[in-house]
Amino acid sequence: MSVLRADARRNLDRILEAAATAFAELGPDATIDEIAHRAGVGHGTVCRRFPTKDGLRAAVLRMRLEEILARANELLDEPDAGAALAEFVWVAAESCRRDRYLFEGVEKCVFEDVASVKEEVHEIGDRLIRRARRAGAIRRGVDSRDVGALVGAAIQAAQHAERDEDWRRYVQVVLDGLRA
Amino acid sequence: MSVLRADARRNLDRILEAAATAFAELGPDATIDEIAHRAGVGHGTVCRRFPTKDGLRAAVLRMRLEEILARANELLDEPDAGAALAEFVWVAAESCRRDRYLFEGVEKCVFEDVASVKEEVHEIGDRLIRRARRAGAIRRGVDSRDVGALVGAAIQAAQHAERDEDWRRYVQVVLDGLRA
DNA sequence: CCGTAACCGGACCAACCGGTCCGCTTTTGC
DNA sequence: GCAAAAGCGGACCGGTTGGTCCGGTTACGG
Repeated sequence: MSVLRADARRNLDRILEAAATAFAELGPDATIDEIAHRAGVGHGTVCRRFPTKDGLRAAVLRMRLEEILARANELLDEPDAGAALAEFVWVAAESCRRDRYLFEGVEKCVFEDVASVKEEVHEIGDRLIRRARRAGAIRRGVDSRDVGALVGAAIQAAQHAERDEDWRRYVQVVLDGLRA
Repeated sequence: MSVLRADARRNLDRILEAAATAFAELGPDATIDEIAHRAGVGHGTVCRRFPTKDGLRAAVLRMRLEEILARANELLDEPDAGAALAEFVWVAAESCRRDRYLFEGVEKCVFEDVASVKEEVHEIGDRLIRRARRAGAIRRGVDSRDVGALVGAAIQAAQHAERDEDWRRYVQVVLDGLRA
């Protein structure tokens, strides 16, 4: 069990990606059958790999969070601290926008391994914020959680907006509001 | 059918109130059984009064909207136009906060009689806004929909906030932002 | 090339849920 | 009081969905 057979590994990847898009499009109640169909795989294969649906949801959330985390880690090396923070916000916002379920799902997920990755993201986020503050690019008194809430609010507000690209304007407003 | 029998009327009220709290606590997927149980009524009674679950959802939304509408109408007589508008925002925000499902539900509801009440609320809201603007208590270029989106965003942002009263701070920020 | 272990997937199961129906009870008008 | 009309609610139905299982298939080491 330590290493997956080649076909099993391939199917696992396809299931994760299919589940991610299905949850994004249809919400967290997308059926296992739908996910299996999108992955080009049988119902049973999904259920064997993820014994419970909540586990599958958690795995998808974790995957997306880890993508954000990887990008955030890269941004720690960006020389312009203010630009790095802005880019981080854009990356996170874009993820939340793409996967509508992401923001809400991460908040209410009770799985330990998702919560821990969330903490890591907040940690890196805080480091980006402190760096930007030292560079004088951001006001005092805000932490990673405030930024998260604000960005989440902007996305949610844009959810029912007239034009679909409004969310970029809203995020920009938040970013402007963060400046010193 | 013109007038309900006394017990039927009583049960109807209890069903509506039970459905409202159930949807608020458990989301729009609260089961009919749960609602019937809370109302102290049989499964069948709920289904007869509301032949479809969507109809029940719509009835709850309409009820809440009409409460807001009634309060808004009263506020048209409030002498201080600025205070009236602020109070209107607080009432609406408090409703959305109490019934988490309200804001999102009203937006995506397709029932005509819900949409029409929503329009009425927006209409009164716009009148309150115009009155406040004439009194110089609010900036130009915002209408009822903007205010709705902003308040909704504030509520959503506060949904997962640390302290439960954070939403009041957020709404206050929005109100401050609306001033001239 | 072959045997075996891992894997696949569709048939199956059980739980749940929205909606219907009908025998029984309560209200109401007289 | 009484009969009829209105209402009630639990048993039931059909469809959906998450999860299991096992016969057949595929990949991998020797």
